[in-house]
Amino acid sequence: MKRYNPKEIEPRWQKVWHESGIYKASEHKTKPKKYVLEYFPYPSGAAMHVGHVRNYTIGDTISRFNRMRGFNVLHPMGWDGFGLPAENYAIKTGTSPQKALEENTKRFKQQLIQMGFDYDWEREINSTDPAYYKWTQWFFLMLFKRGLAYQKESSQWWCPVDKTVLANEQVENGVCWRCGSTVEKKMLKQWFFKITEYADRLEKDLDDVDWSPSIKTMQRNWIGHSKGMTFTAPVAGTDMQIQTFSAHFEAFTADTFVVIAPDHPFLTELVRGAAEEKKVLKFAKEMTKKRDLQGYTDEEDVEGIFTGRYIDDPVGNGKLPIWVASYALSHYGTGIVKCSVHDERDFRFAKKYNIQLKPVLFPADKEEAEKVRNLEYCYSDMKNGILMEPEVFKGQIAGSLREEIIKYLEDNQLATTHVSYKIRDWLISRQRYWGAPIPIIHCPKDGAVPVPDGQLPVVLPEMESYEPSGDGRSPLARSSEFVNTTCPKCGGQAERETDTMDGFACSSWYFLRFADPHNDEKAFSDEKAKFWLPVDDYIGGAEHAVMHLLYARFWTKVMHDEGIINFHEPFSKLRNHGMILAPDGQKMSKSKNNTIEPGVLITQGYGADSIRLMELFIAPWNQAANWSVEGIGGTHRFLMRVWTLTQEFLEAPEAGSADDAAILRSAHKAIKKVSEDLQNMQFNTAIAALMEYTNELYKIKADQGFAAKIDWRFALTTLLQLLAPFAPHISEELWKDLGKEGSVHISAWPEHDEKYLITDKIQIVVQVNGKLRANIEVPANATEAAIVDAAKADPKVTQHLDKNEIRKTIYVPQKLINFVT
RNA sequence: GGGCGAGUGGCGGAACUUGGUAUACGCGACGGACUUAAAAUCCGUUGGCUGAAUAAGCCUUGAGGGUUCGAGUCCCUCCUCGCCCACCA
Repeated sequence: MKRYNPKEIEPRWQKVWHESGIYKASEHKTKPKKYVLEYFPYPSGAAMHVGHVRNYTIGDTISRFNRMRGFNVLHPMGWDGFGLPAENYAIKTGTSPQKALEENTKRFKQQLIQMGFDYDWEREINSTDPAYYKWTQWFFLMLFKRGLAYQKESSQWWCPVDKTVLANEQVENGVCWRCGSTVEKKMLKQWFFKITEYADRLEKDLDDVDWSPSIKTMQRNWIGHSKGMTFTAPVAGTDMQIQTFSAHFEAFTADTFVVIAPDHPFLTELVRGAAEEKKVLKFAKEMTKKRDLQGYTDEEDVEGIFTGRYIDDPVGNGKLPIWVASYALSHYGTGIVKCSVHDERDFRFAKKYNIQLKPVLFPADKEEAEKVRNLEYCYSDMKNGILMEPEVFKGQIAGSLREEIIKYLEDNQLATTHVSYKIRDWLISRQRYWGAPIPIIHCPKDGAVPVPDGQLPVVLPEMESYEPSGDGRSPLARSSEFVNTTCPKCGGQAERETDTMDGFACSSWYFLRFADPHNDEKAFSDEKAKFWLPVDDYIGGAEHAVMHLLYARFWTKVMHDEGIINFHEPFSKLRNHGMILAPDGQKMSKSKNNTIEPGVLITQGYGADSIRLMELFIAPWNQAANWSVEGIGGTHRFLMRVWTLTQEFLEAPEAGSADDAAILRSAHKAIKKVSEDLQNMQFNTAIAALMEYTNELYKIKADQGFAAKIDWRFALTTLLQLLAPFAPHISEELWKDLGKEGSVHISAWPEHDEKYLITDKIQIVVQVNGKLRANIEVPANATEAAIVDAAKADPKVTQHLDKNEIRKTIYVPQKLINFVT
């Protein structure tokens, strides 16, 4: 008998698939399209481990299932090659990032092929290829021309080790996300994308996409919509005005002081000429620095200083002192807040500096209200608290008045509504070599001038050393050949921008390039983008829940506004997979030396098919799981059973072709269950159903051998088709052994027929008082009365009914009887 | 502090959409066949307690209560764990 040898069959079929091109996607319109995508990986120096592989296995299974179901599937793969690790490696070893990446990419690709994934490799892209980043640069200029890319001098996170600026999001608890060193602040001129202009749409359009709730929540939190009121007030004794913002404004007459953030740009002007000017500015500067370095950790330690200025309260509380406070945030709202006793932090601050307070909001309980009146604690319940001021709302519950209070404030011209977002503009400048150069020329006369389309791409020059200059500019600044150029506008001497773009810029449109990867006239043709996009199934890790997904959505909306695409959300359906952890429950990493590589398992003889099954069978795919070293033996054993059964069938003598109800029933049951589970992405139970089906076939074989040859042939080809999306190699090999023409992967997905599932006898569960007492078998067409009689006659039931009278009989058709005594 | 999610055998998990046989499927363990032996493979058994029993009974889905003929599933209270966001007024 032919033996199951994955080492031999898997590479053989991979070659056949590649040569026959069965996974090639084309724009033919005879079938509905389906675009399945996993995030394109960064080809790191370390090998891919089983944790990475899970994501691709999920995408591949979805892709294959849809192809067999009659969809025209696009399932592409590419490389997100820009980024710090390649550059750091280049600095360390002196090899160019281009070269290191080329090797890594080759290895990654080989690993993916080895797993039997059905990528259309003719669409392979690489974000570091000038033919690709030419269009990343083109999009930068599109944003620039639309006023969405701008330069600003600003205080930015600076990593002293990587010698580069970091985005807000790349600072985690005060340390660099890559190297873990403590970050500092540094003033630099930077390029930004104005994502804040799209904040409302980025939030609202989340309603239109089918994403997991947790990711939507994360995006909403990041965007941070809050509706509040802006009060405008004159600064007493000056001709200045300030605007304060508050999202909890219900008790607006309680405000007795104002706080401004220490790093607020208006502060210098505010205190100019005031007696406290020098002292205040010194304090603010120190506080800003301290806050930058420490982060907002110490809740108890609020600090502040009086600015010497007052506002005339627009709601009539007289002169309110303005304080600089350590807890005030310059980027939220207007950066200035009117404060009252009804906020925890304001309360603590006022207590510390003996600022006057005035409660207007009280709990219903009289005793508690008295405590609030005596400033014994901070009462901040804007929902249930009872307002005592102003007169119109006296005695009413604050939470129910929100809309009325807004109307009141607006009608009396005391304040205007204002929506504030937490999200800040996207800093895309990188003072790094290994990124797409920002296509701008700085001219002493004309300022920042876009590189003309005809001169794109601005190609990264080969360099001898990749060390950052350390002065805030990228290594590109050292290449005079690169820097010195002429102004496209006036033709005079000019210098190129030396910053490169954040890698997230490259990944903000790659899913569009897959629709038309070799176009050198355009980023993509309108028709092809229209044909394939948006992505129907996007599978990714939670690590992309905020940054990548938000940026890609932003670019998509800009392109939509520019009129080059006809949709405004890039990913219709998005699900995030759970992580595979090492058997010890820790994250797999090279440094912990606990990674498990598929290549090693393949060498051990398991085969890609067993690994793929294990990736999905181990747990629901969107749930984290520890890799099980023994577990893979189970999926391997299952495949062996499929193999052996098929080979035994082939060796069995040709015999009669009796119609076998048991075989057909098992087969159609399996078709139904596996199809449903695949549509619901319940891979683990789909695999369980395949195992169950195989076990049933083994039992039938033990009972009667392969007598019903025609039905057996149907049962086995069905099994292989159902198995094909999960274990593509073995199913293809056995498909051929069974004499089928063509590839199992482009065969039509089987459909079940209910008529084979109907049996002439059914099982009825009999309960007495809700407890299971018997299991009876009755003809499928038995009447309720007959079933009740049969149930009553069962000795186990009689025993429990005892002499008690049956008060009630509950009958669930075809299923259950419950006697209540 | 805010948000999201989860607690089921020795372990990963199933049943949750629609309240109706809890523990599918796999791992591990135990017993057997094959073998000089081991591995591999095949066949059994495997939630707990009482019991000689593959007789019978009782108990069991984090804890407690409720609704119901019937609750892992619905409702309330509480406990534990995980993830994300957090001086965002």
